[in-house]
Amino acid sequence: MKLSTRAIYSLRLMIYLADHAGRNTPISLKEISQEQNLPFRYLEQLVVALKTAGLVKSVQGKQGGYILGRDAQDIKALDVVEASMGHVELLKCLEPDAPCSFRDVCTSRRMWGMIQTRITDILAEYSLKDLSESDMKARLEQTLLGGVETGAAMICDCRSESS
Amino acid sequence: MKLSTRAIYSLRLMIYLADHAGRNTPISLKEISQEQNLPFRYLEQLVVALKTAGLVKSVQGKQGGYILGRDAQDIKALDVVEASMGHVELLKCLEPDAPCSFRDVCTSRRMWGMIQTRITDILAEYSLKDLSESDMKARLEQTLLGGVETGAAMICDCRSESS
DNA sequence: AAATACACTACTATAACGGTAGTATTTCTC
DNA sequence: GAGAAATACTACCGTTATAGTAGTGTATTT
Repeated sequence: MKLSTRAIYSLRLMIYLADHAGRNTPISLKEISQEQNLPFRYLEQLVVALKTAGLVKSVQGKQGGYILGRDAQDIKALDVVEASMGHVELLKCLEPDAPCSFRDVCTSRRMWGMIQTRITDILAEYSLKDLSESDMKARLEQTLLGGVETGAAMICDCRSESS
Repeated sequence: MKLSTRAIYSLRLMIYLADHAGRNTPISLKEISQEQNLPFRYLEQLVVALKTAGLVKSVQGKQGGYILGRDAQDIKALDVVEASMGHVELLKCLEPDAPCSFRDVCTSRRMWGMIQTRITDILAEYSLKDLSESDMKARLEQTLLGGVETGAAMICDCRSESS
């Protein structure tokens, strides 16, 4: 049970945008792919879904790039995950209008429903602002302690598979 | 983000065994596949993992079949899911010895960690006994209300994909 | 005009999913 | 001992998703 890189990369892309929103200038995928060490050509595809969902706006041409579609605090991790992966729906019968006649009595279904609810709840708790700002703070602390060089990407480099 | 049928079917298989453990006789896959409307040849494969994990014991030959490896209350949904799908590990860097240098500061990682923990927590809360007994009770009530015919499978027939 | 960046479409290799199928072996029953 | 019924083991297979790569076109700035 692994998460797809689509969701991970998309989230990293969005957090990067949030992190550098202060520049008030479009940020190119080239920059993101270099700084975050992600495949440029792949990001190009992933960002389409984010744009469709209104999570980013694009600026074409030279000096173009992407900016957040709305304030970082108004974009939740859940928005990004759902835009990139589709709705979090573990089972068919967890959909609102599932035709199963045991919907309301099936204990397994209730169990999976609880799990699904918890997943979406937590994802909805974290905004891009939370994710970028608290990383920012942690980075500062760790820098003061001499742990990690400043400016390094604070998002995990870990993929979902190849270490 | 859909769950695999492996996990769903395996859980239904195990709940069926728990449900009929009172018979004190091995239960064949043929019976389970018929009663639960699951592909026999597929169950044959799934049960291998369950047996390897010690969740079921097999009895060969005529009148053979499978029985629970231990008491229903001592087998958690988590056991079944992990036996059939492997460990619930959303990200590489959530593994205990991940080499990521940002392990402890990465907020995304903490967020996914919380989600993963909640998943395993809930799965660990439910034993086969819980899953089968409460369904039993619900079935009884619904039968009294004239809702569903007795003896019908109480586990959702819903697959993870084709409705 | 050139450079830069998004936009769109197509292609591809690999793996996982969700099975089906054949055959061998064990064991019970008659 | 001959079936019948069951697990055991192995191989195969079509479809889909994943994780990209690649080519080309278009908009915009300098």
